[in-house]
Amino acid sequence: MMISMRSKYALKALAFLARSKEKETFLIAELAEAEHIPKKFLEAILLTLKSQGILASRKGPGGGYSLAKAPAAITIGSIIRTFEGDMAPVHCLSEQARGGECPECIDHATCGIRLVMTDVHQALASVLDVVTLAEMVERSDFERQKLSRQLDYSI
Amino acid sequence: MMISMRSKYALKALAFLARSKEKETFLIAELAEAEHIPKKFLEAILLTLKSQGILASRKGPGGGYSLAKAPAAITIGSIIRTFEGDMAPVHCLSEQARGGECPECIDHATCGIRLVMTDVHQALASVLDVVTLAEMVERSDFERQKLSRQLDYSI
DNA sequence: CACGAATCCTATTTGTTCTATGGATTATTT
DNA sequence: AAATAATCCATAGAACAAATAGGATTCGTG
Repeated sequence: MMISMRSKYALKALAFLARSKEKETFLIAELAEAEHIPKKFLEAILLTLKSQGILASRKGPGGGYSLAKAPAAITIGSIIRTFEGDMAPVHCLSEQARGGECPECIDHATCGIRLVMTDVHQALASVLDVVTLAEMVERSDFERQKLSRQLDYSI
Repeated sequence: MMISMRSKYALKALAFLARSKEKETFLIAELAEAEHIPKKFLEAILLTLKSQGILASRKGPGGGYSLAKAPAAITIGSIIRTFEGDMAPVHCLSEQARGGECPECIDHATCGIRLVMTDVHQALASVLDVVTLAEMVERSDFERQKLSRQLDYSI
């Protein structure tokens, strides 16, 4: 149930963009270096995020990538779905299989696995579709502040 | 985030055993045929479940597999963990990495991804560690009854 | 003890996905 | 035109998933 490196790198790059107040637009190379992501790999990831309307880009000198929406309007779920597909634990709950069954399913209507996995799917979505990129960055900042306070006390 | 065929097959076979009142012990071949699972593949799966203390087996004539505990004492989470590992969405939340970091992590303490994924992990566990094999079968039976009632009305 | 029933074990195959890279192309600014 | 930067295309290598093959081991029974 691990998320892929793609998703992680996407989250890192997007968080970096959301955190940056000074500048709006960054080069692939800048993002790659800042977050320690293989540049060529990140390139493909950013392109995918653009195709999903999460990022915007401009070519040529002065170009680069920037967020297409406010961080508060980007859910973590929408980012992860971009790379992991809908997060259905079983095929029959996937949107691609519109109301369809798992290939190996014997009795779709009474399948206990489907019934339980529906709850799992719901639990996942209830976190990922609610938390936004903005909140993720806020929580990170909050931890940072906590740490620096602890450092102050210890001095 | 899909579970593997292994996990699905395991759930199917275990549900079959939990549902069976007449008999306690079944041959691999019986389980394989009943649930449409490749026999050799199922063989390996059942062996793994045995190593986790979920199944018991006896060799030789009259042998076969049976549940090692009551269905109400087997959580769906324990079954899935057998094949998917702990269900940590990121490496740093896995038990193998005891308090460790993701290999690519820059600042573990303030990592926003980790903070959000902790919630995800929690949400997953809150379903899978609570629902048991017995409950899964009950829910399936309940759906079956609903359907047969609908059939009665329509006649 | 010998035989057959059944699980147990090791290895291999096959296909797919994940991670990553290289090289050529297109758009934009100066 | 020249430089800059994203874009597109192709593919290699590793890891993993699903399934299969073949034999080894254990157990009950005649």
